[in-house]
Amino acid sequence: MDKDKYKKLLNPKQYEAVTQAPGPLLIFAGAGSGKTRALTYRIAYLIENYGVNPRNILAVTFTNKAAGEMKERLQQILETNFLSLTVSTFHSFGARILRENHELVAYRKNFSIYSEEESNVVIKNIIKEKNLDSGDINPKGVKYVIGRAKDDMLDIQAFASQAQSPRMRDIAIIYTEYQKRLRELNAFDFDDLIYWPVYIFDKHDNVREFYRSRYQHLLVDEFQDTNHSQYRLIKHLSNERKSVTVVGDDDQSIYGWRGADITNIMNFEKDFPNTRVVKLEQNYRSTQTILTAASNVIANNRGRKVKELWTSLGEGEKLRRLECSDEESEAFFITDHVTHLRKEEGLRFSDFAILYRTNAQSRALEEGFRTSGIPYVIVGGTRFYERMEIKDLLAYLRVLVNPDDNVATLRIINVPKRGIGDVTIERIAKYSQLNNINVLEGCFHAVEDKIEGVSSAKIKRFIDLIKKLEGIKRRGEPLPTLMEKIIKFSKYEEVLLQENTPESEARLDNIKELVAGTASFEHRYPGATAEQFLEEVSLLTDIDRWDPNSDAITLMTLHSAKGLEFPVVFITGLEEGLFPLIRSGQISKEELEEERRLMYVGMTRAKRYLYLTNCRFRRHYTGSFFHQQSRFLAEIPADTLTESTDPQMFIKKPKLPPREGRYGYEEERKGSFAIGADVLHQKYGAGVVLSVEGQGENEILIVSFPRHGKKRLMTKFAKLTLIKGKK
DNA sequence: GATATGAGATTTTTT
DNA sequence: ATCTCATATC
Repeated sequence: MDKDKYKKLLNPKQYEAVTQAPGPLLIFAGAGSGKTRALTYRIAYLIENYGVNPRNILAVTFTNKAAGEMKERLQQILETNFLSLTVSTFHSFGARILRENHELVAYRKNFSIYSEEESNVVIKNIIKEKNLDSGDINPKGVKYVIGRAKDDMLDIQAFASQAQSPRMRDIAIIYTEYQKRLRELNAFDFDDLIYWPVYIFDKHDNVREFYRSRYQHLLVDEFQDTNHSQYRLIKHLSNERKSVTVVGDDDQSIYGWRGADITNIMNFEKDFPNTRVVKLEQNYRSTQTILTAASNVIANNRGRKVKELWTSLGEGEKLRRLECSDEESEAFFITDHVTHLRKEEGLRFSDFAILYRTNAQSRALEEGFRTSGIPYVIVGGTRFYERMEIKDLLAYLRVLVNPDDNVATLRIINVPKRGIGDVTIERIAKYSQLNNINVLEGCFHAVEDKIEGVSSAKIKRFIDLIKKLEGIKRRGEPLPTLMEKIIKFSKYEEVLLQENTPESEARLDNIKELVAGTASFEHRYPGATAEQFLEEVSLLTDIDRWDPNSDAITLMTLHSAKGLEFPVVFITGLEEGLFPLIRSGQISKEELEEERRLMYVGMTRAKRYLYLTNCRFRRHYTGSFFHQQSRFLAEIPADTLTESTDPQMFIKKPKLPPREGRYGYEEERKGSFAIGADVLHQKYGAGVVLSVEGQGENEILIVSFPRHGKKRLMTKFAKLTLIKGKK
């Protein structure tokens, strides 16, 4: 492949980025500017023009999907073998370093990787045992603080010494114990997968040098999302040559809450002198109208690197705006437009994405799609590998792989029920802790009648099961076979079959899917072990499980949508308080800017049509029901917007009788009528209050009258009398 | 030891 | 509104 080929395949800026000599390179890649393309061709160029050996290249991404796409593209463009090239996510790369160097942090090779849920179990136990259960200490909050500490590479001493408040001192105690327990359990949490490799590189020059000479050329995707520890990892690996290519977009930094440090991208040039900077500003995705609208929104943020996205794709259609009365009409509006647009434009269901700020919003939308018979898939929410039956069965696998994993052992010791009660389990756990053995060994002791008050018969059944399964694993049976035997011998399937409810049916389906999952894994990696499978599923993201080819509409959070594109995008729930999300009545400038970047990310997912919806009224388990429009809507230039359709026709007819007395309907709105109240008007007669706009003097009621349809009435003039319902 | 019942929290985004 | 967890009861 010669230089001309690159010139033909890339635009001038991309070409400039791709053909830089090895050395620090920072690519500001605006949304849709061909970032993956630039990265993959850069790799190809390093190999073909600088004779770089593929095994000396490491490319890091955040999701398996991104890594997979890069590998696929490389396979297409590279003539040389690329198999020795490493394309990995940060976390799986970290896991690999730890598998290869586990003894340096006093772990064993067969360690488990704990999800948030499992980490929380450990923390919860610590809180209970140490009696730290006060008002401001809860497992999730503690886990969050510890996680951020690990992102910042704070060890337990450093953390404790800077703990000022009583709460932080308590957390320091928990942090210390948590790390100790994780080691006993032979388990890492997600943050450890970066923390410990950096620790190893800090302490062991020889190990660091080994990886440095192995990975002489680094490429990092989504650099704006890296946290401090990830940045340290990159810096550790970069040698004198500093062949580090980072690609990112400060405007798309949306993981600050997870420790992502936007200053990493801002300070890169300082940390790596002589960095070449290239900006990719030509967008190949969206219409000019969409780009103009998005640029105007993001322009409200301060301290960003200025970029000017442009496209040659033409003006396109205006953005379509719709204010809905509530979530139901929002869902209805969307389904209606999907149906219509699909017909008119010959689009597939998979061309549509519905985006929202919080997962909880998917419910109402889902309901709408179900009733209108539109196929849909939800990314995220309750994830497959987090479903109870899947977690149970994976726990069996984990016990077989890592017998020290007490969290897994305790999860399955009585699942399915084999008559081992809480008291017995508690006694075994206590005994094991006192004798410094894992719970599984504790069970062996129980069988030998060594534990007081524990009858051995039922424990023996459990132990026999584990022994049998261990035997199967040791024989080296293929992974799918092992999984099937677990399901069979544990009687997990049998119990569900007996249950025979729609619920159990669904669980059986999931179990089948799990077996199919192991089979496909085995197919991809012949001879795959349970260890490898567990690692893969532990590090899978929501988006990794998403199949973009199935013909269904995709529902997902704005966060999940990053990196994707769709011909038609709906951004829903554009309400002040929900998006931007404001939790405690207050939002800091930094938080608001991150919300705005999220809006920018959402808008720039759209190729041709961008719909923006908000609800005036939204139900929530707490209470704030009436919402103003999101401030982001006001930041979109009026001439890029159009009111798409008369919203009235999408508003559902009110249900009669009004849902009086139902939870949450009686909002304290002084002087007005409750939604659903029956009222009497002098001219129009009896009607139902649909919604309320404005407040006090300017309050307007939307009332539906059987003969006269919907009317907007100012409360202060309308002289309405209450018939039924509440004020 | 298993099940039924009620209190209580929950929902921001995720590797 | 729904799920989880603790306590009461069989």
